[in-house]
Amino acid sequence: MPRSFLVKKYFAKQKPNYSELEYQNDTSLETYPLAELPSADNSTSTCFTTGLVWDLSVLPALYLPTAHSEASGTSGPLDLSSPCSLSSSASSSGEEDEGRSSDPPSPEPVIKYAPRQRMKCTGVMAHVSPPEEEEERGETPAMAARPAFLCKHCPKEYTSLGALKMHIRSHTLPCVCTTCGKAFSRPWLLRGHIRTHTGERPFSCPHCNRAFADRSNLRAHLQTHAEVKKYQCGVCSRTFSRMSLLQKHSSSGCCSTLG
DNA sequence: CTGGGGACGGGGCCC
DNA sequence: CGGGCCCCGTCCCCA
Repeated sequence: MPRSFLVKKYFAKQKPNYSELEYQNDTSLETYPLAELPSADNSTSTCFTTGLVWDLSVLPALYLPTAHSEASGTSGPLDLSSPCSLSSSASSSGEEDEGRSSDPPSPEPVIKYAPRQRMKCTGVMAHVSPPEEEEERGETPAMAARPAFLCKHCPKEYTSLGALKMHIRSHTLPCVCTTCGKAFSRPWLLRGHIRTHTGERPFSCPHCNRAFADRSNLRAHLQTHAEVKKYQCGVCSRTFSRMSLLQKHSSSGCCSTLG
């Protein structure tokens, strides 16, 4: 199974009328099977048994926390968000999500434009850079020659129109929650948000009675059950369930010997 | 301060 | 090409 995570879920092939979903929210959502974890394909449970750990010591120096840049928002919380940086090293050790491990390694690091922040549509100025302007920005003709679809709301650019359109949704936020009015870029984000209103928690932990509305949160929770957690300190070998915890641990002094 | 949960965003992939 | 789904990751908050 090349992509185990592509298991059809409760909402699969449901009519994508999300506004209707919202109107029906409480009752219709209850019809979905609850506490059903796709553990059969062990896409998540394997993190239990695998010895996969992240080791900050093997990361480039820039990954090591320095001045807690995430608070300042200047450079963002480490560039670990780049999928190629960590995932590649992790998947090589036979990690949990074999599906993702099949992803081709990114040919080049993805440069983040801005620190991870809640991206809300704030009516930013439209800006489309003509080729000549790119040259003024110091971009080489070769760079400008490659297919580039520029977002008119922000400096981001994409190599495909589809990717750009999907990104633009993060500005237009077409999916609006009828309960609270909060807007989202994608329908499934709205669905996840609606769960916060309905209290639906389709993702349950197979090791305890906890359930979660968000699969990612369940994944993070599973780490708390793991004897060997995903992120390991290179100095004291202590493991942590989250990268942020490891970063805090490192910055708090354990790894101070590294410099 | 640490650990964990809640909520959310983005890119990639498949249909 | 768009919709839907997935994983990864982050931020915020609380015990």
